Amino acid sequence: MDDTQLNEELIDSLFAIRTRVHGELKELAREAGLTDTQTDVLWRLSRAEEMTARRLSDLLQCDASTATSMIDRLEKRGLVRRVPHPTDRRAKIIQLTPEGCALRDRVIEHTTRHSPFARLDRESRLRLHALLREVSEGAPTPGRNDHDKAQQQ
Amino acid sequence: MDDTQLNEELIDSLFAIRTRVHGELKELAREAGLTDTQTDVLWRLSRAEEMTARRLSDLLQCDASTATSMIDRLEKRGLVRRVPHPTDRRAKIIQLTPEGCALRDRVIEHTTRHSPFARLDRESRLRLHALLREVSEGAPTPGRNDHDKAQQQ
DNA sequence: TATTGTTATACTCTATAACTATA
DNA sequence: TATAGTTATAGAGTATAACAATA
Repeated sequence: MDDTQLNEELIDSLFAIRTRVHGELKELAREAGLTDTQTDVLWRLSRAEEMTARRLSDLLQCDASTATSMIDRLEKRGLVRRVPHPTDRRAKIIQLTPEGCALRDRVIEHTTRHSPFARLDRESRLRLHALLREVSEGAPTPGRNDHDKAQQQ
Repeated sequence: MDDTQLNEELIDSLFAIRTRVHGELKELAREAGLTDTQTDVLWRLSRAEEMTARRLSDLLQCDASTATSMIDRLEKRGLVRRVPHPTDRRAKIIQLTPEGCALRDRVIEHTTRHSPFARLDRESRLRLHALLREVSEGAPTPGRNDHDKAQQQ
């Protein structure tokens, strides 16, 4: 197999995994009456102590205004609230409400029971995750730096 | 590590992979002035002889009306055209125009040159390829069944 | 009756540009 | 000056429901 052919197959694979993960998350979210993006937000809020809108848009790799829109919609549904940042008066902490927490728990519960990915062995998942990270960060060696930290959570 | 923790890691991985793959494809598409979804459509059109709207929505796991919208936009930009199906007068074949083909070629060319794939050695690329295939096909173990088939293309 | 595709509608996701308030 | 966040706007992606034409 030559290089061009290999690159074409990798594009194929990327689109395939895109569809697959999208479908997986869509189904995960549907059970909770959310979109996959909203579930993503909920999830990240539940994994961080102090999540600002800025940090959220960094994690989601989207524009700040997009984060505002998403938070607006979730707030309108009573799943999150904005509270003032203790030291920086420009910033706001985005918090899950009790309803938001309940929905987050439901997502976990549903995943535990029904996700086809849950049947994948742990080694494969972690290996894939690591490889994708390696590829998108362009650093196959394990040297950690500030940029890496920013890219992670 | 207990079960709940393992499933939470699964969700983490899913969202992380989603973000990475989305980012990769967005960048891939940007160079051609397209969205990642449009690039996906272009790509699949170039890989199939007879692509109907129905088949496209199956591959992309979206509603038929969504496929219509996407085809509309691409047609408006002169990248695809609708031609009548030779035997089924309900169906339409979606074809790449010469401009569409040119853009498709540009995506390949750009990927070959600038994609993070290029920074990986051949061994890593093959490993990534295999893993993506494995995951996108949904089962690390060789047991194939109807549900697996339905989940694929 | 079932399937292919479209239209109308409504919502979510998304970025750009211009803006306010604060650091 | 730089950063956190919002608003206005516009376009893309998405599904649902109702529909026409054809199988």
